[in-house]
Amino acid sequence: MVIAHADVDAFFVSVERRDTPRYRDRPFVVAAEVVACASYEARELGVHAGMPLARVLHRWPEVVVAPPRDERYSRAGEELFALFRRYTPLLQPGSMEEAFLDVTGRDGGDPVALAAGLRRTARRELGLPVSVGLARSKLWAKLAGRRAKPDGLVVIDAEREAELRPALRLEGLWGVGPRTVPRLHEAGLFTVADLAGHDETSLAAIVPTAMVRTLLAIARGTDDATVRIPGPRRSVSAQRTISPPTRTRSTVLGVLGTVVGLAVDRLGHDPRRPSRLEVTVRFDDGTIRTGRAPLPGAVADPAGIERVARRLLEGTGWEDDGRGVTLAGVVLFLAAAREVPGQLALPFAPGLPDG
DNA sequence: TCTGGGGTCCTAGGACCC
DNA sequence: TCTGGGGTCCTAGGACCC
Repeated sequence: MVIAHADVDAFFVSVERRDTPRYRDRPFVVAAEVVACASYEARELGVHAGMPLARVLHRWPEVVVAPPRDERYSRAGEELFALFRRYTPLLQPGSMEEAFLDVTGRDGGDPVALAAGLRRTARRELGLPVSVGLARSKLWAKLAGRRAKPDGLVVIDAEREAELRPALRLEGLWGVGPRTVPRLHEAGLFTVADLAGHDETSLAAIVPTAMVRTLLAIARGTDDATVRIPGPRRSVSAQRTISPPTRTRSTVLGVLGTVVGLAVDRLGHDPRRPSRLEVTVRFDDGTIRTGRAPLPGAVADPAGIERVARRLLEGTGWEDDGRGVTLAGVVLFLAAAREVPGQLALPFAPGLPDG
């Protein structure tokens, strides 16, 4: 099994620099009010994504700024994936600008040459720097890719993987997140080697069962090497934070209406009807409550969806105590592809639910 | 390190059916 | 009538990723 992780370095920055030479070779960020993407030169200064632009310019006036151009990035992403598909159809997107590629058997016995060719082609045809990590599994390809940045290629073969594995820090693992890391640390576990004395039972006392499996697989070297080709999207969503926290009914209902509208807009020209609705509220103590319900076949318009959303909102009991509301959001779940209207065998058969 | 927004997947528990 | 087991579906919540 040979997995490649391919990823454009500083994606937004690289697209802007391709189009505009004066953005090159200097600290540069793509930012609206906060930094969306910082060049490696800017990162050296201490700039990072999420930083308010005003603070950046106050401290480092030499930083050059360009506003984000989302359509440009989407198109660059599409071109990138078209390029990936020339190497293998077995690819699992991680985001607009990165993917895992299963290149097993497609590398002519030389995955390094394949990866180098991919990088060269991306540079020549798209003008973008793509870093590639090559390894046995997705985790290790991702780790190799991290080491490859910027603009490099790193291979971690089985031998090297076995050397590196014990010292791997748990907080650096792909798939081990911010909820799990503190629990592991509290239990005295910091590296993969620390997992050696543990099994399903002992780890289950520390983290949830799915995470137990993830951790043991990493420790045993049987972690996931399956590249999953995504089907059609399963959901669209929208959420908005509310600041300051509110207990005003009209405010909460107003935000709910807004996010329903945004989510419906996101459906775009998708021919599928949303089959379920989820409503989420977050309180000022960080607690989240959700409600979910089917959307009857008759409900397809924003007003109808909003009625169901209001009912689910009431069901969260948000008015029952003194807490303020800090976020409202909705998710529209889409029917599986086989339920797309027009693909039903008997669309007008009597007695069938109309959904 | 944090915030914010858009996604995916998994699990526990209960209901229901056979 | 009672018991048990298995499968499936639904809901609420949790965790992760970029």
